[in-house]
Amino acid sequence: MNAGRLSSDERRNAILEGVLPLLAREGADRITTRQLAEAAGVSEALLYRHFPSKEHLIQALHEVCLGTDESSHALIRELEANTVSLVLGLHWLVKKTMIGDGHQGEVKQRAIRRLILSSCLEDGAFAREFIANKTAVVIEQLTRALEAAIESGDVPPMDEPPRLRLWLAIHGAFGAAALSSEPLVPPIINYGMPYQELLSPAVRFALRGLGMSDASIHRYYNPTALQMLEGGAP
Amino acid sequence: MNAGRLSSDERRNAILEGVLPLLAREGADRITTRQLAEAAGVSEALLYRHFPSKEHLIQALHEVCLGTDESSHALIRELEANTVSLVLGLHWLVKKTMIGDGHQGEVKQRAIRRLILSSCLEDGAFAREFIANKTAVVIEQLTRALEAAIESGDVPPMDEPPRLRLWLAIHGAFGAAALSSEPLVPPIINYGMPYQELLSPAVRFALRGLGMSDASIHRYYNPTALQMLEGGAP
DNA sequence: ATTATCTATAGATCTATAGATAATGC
DNA sequence: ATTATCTATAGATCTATAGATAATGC
Repeated sequence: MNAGRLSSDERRNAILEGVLPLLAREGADRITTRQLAEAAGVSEALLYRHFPSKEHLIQALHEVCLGTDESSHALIRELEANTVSLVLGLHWLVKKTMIGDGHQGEVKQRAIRRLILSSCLEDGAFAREFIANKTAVVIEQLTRALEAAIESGDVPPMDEPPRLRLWLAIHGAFGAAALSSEPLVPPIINYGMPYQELLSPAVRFALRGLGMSDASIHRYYNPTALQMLEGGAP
Repeated sequence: MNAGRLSSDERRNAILEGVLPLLAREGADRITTRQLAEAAGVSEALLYRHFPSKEHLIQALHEVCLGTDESSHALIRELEANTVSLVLGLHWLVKKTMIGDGHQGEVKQRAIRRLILSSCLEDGAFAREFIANKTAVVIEQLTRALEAAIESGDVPPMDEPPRLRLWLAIHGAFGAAALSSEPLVPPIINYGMPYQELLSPAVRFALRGLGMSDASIHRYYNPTALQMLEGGAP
């Protein structure tokens, strides 16, 4: 277990990167400093040169997971307030919540999903911060779009305010992710189809929940086209 | 720390009962045998007389949480297959998922929610069993009711099969519970209203997601009446 | 006599640090 | 000379057990 010699900064980053996969598949509590050291390919002592305590190291990982991700968010922030944007943005957010968006590392996204869930079982700090910094921004954007859709007549007005409807929409995606995004065998719920294929039914369900008619959904929502737009040629 | 003397069976049950609140607010991993003993009001050694290991004790708690709850389930099982039952049953299931049904102890229900969530982060065993034994049974019943509602014209047919629509409906409730059923301060998401008041908007959202028109929802879904039916006079 | 319970402690493991060693850059 | 890294280990804590003590029921 000799790791070669790196500069302080390089090593710090190498540790965080090397350790992230561990966090993606194990709760912070279960992880031992021994495992962390092994995953990072260094001695336990060296971890403590770079982080004052295990807790600080985990906190640094949290910050990695809260860190930038602007590329895809930027796209969303530029959406105009209309029905097309609503559908596009909701698809994007549901996909990101259920599966991930493919723009950042797979490992990082799995770590994020774990952290949000386990945070909900503890003090909620990570979930609160992630949702405030990332999700809520998109929800605001989509609220604008939903309001426009209501104005234009594509979605009827209702008792529930638009913002609340959007939170409810995203709860579905979050619930699906909590129950099934970890690759458990056998899966917790048998949907009669692979988890990935749940995406477009889930989006349609959410659009109906928002109040959109089936006819409008049919007109505005084309998952296949969206997938191609994202560059995912099959 | 002297607990008086009970028969073996009584003590075993007393331990399980005394320890449940701990499980309801702390993950099994974080709980130590010392804490378990303290919560049960006995010595650590005595725990090991009744359970071969900490893991066995936790497993016994799981079984307590998976245990009977027939009173309210029986009600659901007798529902006929029609639109009224669909609405009633969905309200019941969403409420039970988001808040609990008040028929079993508050503590037990909080423990169950925790166990399902943390199970999703581990091997999924508890979640799988709970959902198979409890939730899936109700989903089947509701699937029958949704099929009838489609037949009767209250809900249009769609690409998504009825059973899948119902799973998607329940995901929303589960996501809400995961994010907000623990009384975290400040809450993870600010809905602009207390969590409890989310119930009827969430049910209406789910009904729309199933495909029910707003007019039908207005006709069939009356949360206030349901609340009174459940005996919850304010 | 049997069974419930406790005190005390062994043994394992986990976090964290002290002190030695090796590589780098001036 | 400074900085990165390791080995070895202290100290705390956690699970589990051995052995002693006290209450119960025949």
